[in-house]
Amino acid sequence: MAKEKYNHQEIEKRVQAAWSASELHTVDLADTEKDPYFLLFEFPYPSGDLHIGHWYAFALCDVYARLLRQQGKNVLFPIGFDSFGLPTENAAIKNNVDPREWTMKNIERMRGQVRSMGTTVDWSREVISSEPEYYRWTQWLFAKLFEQGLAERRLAPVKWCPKDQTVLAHEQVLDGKCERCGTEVEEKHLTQWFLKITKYAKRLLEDLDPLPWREDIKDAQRAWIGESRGAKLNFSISGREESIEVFTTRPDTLFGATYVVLAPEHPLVETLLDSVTNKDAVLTYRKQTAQKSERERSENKQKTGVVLGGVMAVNPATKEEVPVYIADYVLATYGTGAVMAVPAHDERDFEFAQKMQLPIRHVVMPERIDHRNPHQEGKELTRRSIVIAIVHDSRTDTYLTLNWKEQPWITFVTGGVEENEDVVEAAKREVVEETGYTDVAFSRILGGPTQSEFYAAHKGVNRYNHATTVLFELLNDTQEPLTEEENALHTLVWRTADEIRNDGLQHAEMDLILERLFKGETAMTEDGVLVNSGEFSGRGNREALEDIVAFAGGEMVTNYRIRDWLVSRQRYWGCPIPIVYDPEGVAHPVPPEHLPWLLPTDVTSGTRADGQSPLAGSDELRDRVTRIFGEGWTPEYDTLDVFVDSSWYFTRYLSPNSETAFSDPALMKKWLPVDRYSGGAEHTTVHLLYSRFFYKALHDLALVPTAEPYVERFNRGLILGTDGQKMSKRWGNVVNPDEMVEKFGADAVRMYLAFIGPYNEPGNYPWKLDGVQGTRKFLDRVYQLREKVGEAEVSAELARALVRATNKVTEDTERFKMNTAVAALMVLVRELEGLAVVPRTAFKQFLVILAPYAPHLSDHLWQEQGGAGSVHQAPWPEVVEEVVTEVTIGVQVNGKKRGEITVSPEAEEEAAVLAARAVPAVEAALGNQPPARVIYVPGRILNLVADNTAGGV
RNA sequence: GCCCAGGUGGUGAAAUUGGUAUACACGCAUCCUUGAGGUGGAUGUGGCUUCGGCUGUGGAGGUUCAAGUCCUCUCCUGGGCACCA
Repeated sequence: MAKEKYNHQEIEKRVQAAWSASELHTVDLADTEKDPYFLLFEFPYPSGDLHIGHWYAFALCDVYARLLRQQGKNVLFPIGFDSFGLPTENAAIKNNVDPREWTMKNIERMRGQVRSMGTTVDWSREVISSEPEYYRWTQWLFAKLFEQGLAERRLAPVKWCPKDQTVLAHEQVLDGKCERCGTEVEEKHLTQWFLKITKYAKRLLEDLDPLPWREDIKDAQRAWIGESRGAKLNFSISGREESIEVFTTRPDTLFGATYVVLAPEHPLVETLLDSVTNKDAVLTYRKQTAQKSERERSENKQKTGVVLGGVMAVNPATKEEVPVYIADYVLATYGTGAVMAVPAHDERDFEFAQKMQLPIRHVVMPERIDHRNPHQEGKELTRRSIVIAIVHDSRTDTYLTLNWKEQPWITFVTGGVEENEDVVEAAKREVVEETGYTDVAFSRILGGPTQSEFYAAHKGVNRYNHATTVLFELLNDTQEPLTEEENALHTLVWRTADEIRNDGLQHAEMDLILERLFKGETAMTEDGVLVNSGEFSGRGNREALEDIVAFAGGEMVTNYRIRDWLVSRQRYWGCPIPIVYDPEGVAHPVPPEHLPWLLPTDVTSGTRADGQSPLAGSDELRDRVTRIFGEGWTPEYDTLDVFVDSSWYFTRYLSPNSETAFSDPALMKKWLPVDRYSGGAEHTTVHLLYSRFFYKALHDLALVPTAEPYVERFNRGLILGTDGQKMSKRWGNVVNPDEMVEKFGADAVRMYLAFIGPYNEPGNYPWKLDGVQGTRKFLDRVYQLREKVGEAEVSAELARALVRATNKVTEDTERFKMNTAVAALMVLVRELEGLAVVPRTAFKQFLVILAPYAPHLSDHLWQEQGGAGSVHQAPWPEVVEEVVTEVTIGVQVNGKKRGEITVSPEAEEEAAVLAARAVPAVEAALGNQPPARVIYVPGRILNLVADNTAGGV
């Protein structure tokens, strides 16, 4: 027989009406009795439709807000709309309506949807960023930053989206394409407004450390800011006044710098042109790079470049003259726009050097320790330059190796390098001496020298070998007879590549040899011991780094990857930049008495052929400027990036209607920083970083009380379509929350979202219709319980179950692990269902902890059970320790579970063992012998260790 | 390439932080209920099994009385950054 289901539509509508009539969720910010708690979610963009992601964010925050209120906190839980922006403008053009009308219509619709969720946001504090009473303060704050020198207008290379007809911030370009529309961006030189976030790079980085955020979120910001410690070094230019300043993180490799590269846009290129001998080639290359888009430049990672003929720079360490190149792999916007190139120890320089056939000088030796023959205490320490000679026979594709007779070794041909002897000569001499093969041809040197550390048993000394590996090709089998001594030492074995890899050759640096032999040459970026580095040779490269900088007359500096924030946009639907220009073209902020600096209404959305903002066509704006400031004054036509609007919105929630301040200082002092900020992962490096910067800048102006805006940050996971794909109209897998609410009720939908998985984890959760049905089924069971409710005593067991559930729900909700909180509620319901009569007090206690999750149904049932007021005003029960009288623990024998016993948590070991041995399976596993050892953790585990010698296995 | 996060049943996921692996739910199977369904309920549900057990948290080692959890190596997936010197 079908059980009775509750009528969610009727109940939810009625309960919601009661909530809004009683203004249950309007917060009194001035209250002094309760603890304030500021719970924030990212204010939505008024696209016109609330999607399931909004539901996920709003509903779960609402669960927490309700819990906090029941716990007696004064909770600020506001909502607003991030309503400027391009999609609205485009939609307005498409539908031929005013963007403001479009926006307000969408907001109205979304308000209704948010209400249908039963969300307890405080509507009296709603902010709309496109309304003049809001953007007036965006402008006021911008002017403040301008006065501080933090907003600056300058000519700069910028990213331009030809489709959206506007410039983009660095952050809005992904893979060379416009983040919004996917069009390939162009590069333009334009005079634009920037906010100087780079000034705050260090603080944005340092202040991240103590924040209790997830490490991956912090890491993403750290990577975005991109700090790197290095040095500025000066390379003077032979015969000229100027010098080239380079930035490098590897000044330790300075002695290996064999050329210098400037970015093609580097201003010095212009200056040097008069002494350049290949002017045409240089100019052509510069032109080519200028035409290439950023994308083309980064897509084609083949190195290109041109030498500045006749220009030589001087390596400050070696005093050697080195050539100077321009190449587009060096970025004008990072560091000094110039690098010293060390092909031996930098991959990009290596590639370029290969292409240009430039010399490679190795200055750092990687170190390897032979652990089979470690240095021995008290033995003499010797250093030796050696060669490792590898002879390859192409006819059989084998390599010549030596099997040692007196030692269990296999090696290549090796030997010392004599005074004044070339390594190749030395290697060839050793091949003849040790193997007799005379006709070998030099093939190549395998990378730079390596240092190996081992005990040379045959000589009785500790060794550091500085080895250079030389590869030869065997020409023919001509072989001289070997001396007696040589014959006594080893036998010759030709080994295949696989054998070389697997036979355990003795060389400590074997990994490097194999890599260089079979995979080819690469730059050696490991740390190690300096060579060819003058007085620094022999020291560790890291340890000597700062000394080398001092020696070369450079200085240590820190560089950041982050760029200044470009905030100018050439579109209509944004906050007008509150700047006017005097007849000389000097920028002035619009004085506060003229704010809001209204968006003109005589022009509308759209683009202009000249790429200027639509505002450039406004007579009203021009007349306004003339009227207020005088003849010859002109307006700024650009509008602000919407991320400026959203950088401070949360402060406005405190005094959304204030006409005297962007936010009330006393209230800010009380309510900021935000206690918990929930949002999407996509905002980690953009909105979150921008708003931290903005807030810090305001803090420096003493406009906000703290240095950081958000105490906690929670990034929610993503809700996928039923097919496991990202929800998108393209896949036709978009879940319409309104339909779900109509069919299953708001309580079932929010409960399902809570149950789907942990909220603050980077997970993706497919939306399952069956899952919503599951939570609905649970709520129907809750509803059916009312038939069993009666007057009865609460048993000790039931009391314990209530405590257990309460503790779990409390703790897990606080941590946003709503999935396990819901599971605890389900377990409790199962226990209640098992009772013949559900005591009314127990049922009401259950409703109190169910309330945040199923606010409508629980409130309905609460009132039905004669509860006072709303269940959402019922105090949340304290977390108390559960009284446990007996506990079932596992019994292991030798670590394997063999049974379980139920004992008091304080049971003595003796009693526990006695109980355990009464279990047949346990006693059998023990072989009827008393355990040799007992590990007993009361209330947790009993592990009996059988005597292996007696028990026998 | 570098930096994170994560691999547990058919699925979403739990696991008191070293102590009974798979809570809770979905799905599935069998049975009951209803005239039938996208109804309601009961039971079962990691794998293998000679029904005694054995085995099992991506893989291989290790530490420990005891490992999903700690250590070493390795494979795979997702995310971020990427010619940043």
